[in-house]
Amino acid sequence: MPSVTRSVARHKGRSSELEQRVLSSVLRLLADGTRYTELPVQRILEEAGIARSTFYHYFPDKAQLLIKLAELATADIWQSAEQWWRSDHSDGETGLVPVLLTAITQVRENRLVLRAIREVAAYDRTVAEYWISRMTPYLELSRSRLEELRAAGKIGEWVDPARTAQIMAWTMERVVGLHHIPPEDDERWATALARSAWLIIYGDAP
Amino acid sequence: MPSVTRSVARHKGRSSELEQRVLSSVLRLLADGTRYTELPVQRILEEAGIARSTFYHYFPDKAQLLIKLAELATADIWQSAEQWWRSDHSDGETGLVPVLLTAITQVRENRLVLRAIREVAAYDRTVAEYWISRMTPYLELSRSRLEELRAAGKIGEWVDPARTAQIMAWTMERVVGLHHIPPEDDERWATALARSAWLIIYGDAP
DNA sequence: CTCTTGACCGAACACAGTGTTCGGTCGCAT
DNA sequence: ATGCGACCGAACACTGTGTTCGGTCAAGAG
Repeated sequence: MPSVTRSVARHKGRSSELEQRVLSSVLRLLADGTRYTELPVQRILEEAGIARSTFYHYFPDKAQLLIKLAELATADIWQSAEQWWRSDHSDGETGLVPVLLTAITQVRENRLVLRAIREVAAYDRTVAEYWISRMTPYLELSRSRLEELRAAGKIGEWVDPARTAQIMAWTMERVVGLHHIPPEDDERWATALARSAWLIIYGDAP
Repeated sequence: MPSVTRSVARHKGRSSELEQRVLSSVLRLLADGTRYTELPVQRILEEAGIARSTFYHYFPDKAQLLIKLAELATADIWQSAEQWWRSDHSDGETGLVPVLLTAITQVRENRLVLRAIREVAAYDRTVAEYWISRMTPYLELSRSRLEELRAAGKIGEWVDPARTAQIMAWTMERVVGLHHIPPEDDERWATALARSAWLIIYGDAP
């Protein structure tokens, strides 16, 4: 007997049906290129068919709604890059191309939310802080790997691990997030980015 | 008789003294890390010591004020960046590195405005359009120089001029736009950026 | 069947920010 | 002395955010 126990979902299950409705409404509204900033709460309410007070019962404010959205969209976005950092890089620059290709594809899949989070992070301190904290584990990983590589003499001593890790990460964030990279150019971009990343790390290796 | 003809500057000279006062007031207000978005016109008025109506007489809106600011800041940047791209890349690293460092210094000196323009361009279509149009000629210059260098065999044949130009430009834009870079680390950042830029161009030169 | 509870509604409100309007002041040139 | 243009300053319209609070409705408990 499938004990579905339907009505138990009354605001208990970690994410009520109504909350879900709001999230997908926002996605729908962002789809036509509307900026998150220029999207009034009122529009979201209409689209989701809920009352203002209900909205603010579920989300403390508009920013938190966006963060919730980002949390879901970026769950495994760094995975393939992290894996590369942990590897021994024996396949050289070539090994980086598929990593970048994956990143480009994944960013495209979540482009609406990523665009919005980057947009709001640019001026809202709360969202900015969230976004950086989301980025930090990745930054930490690449920094520590650069330090190891440097200690092992595998890369040039002029590499500044902390700064270099950030330059690389934010470059990818910026460039991969460029609006309107036509899919047919993915390969070229992945190659160009892989080359840049590789040279920033190994370009002046002994 | 020194015919100073003072009052001729009465709103005729391309940039009245008062307009200048507004511009520098904004810079002063941005200096402590305040986002342009969270800077009320009221604060600008107080800082510049002018009336609201006067402000709107000089600037159609807050966005145009920012654009004006960016116009001036980027003029300096483009100049030193162009100097970098046009300088003779044949006599090796010694003559070139100082020029690169100068260009990066120029970018960093204008970081307040760059941050602001980047911030607002993220959500305001007018500013976004301006920013892209401002960036395009520069991207074009970089691209064509990379092409020449490649044709002349001075840089690696794996360089993709169009994409590499963009990667370099957006990297600078992104990294300079980061908030919370402790001032005491400035030097390290400049060095790390210069190294990255250099390697992206010359890292795999023949 | 009545009573309670909690999810949701909806209208009003306080507040902050942008850009407009318009009458008024002041200095300067004719 | 008069007119003009730069500037002031207060009021206003408008848009958007987040809060408040009384009210509806359905479901479950006694």
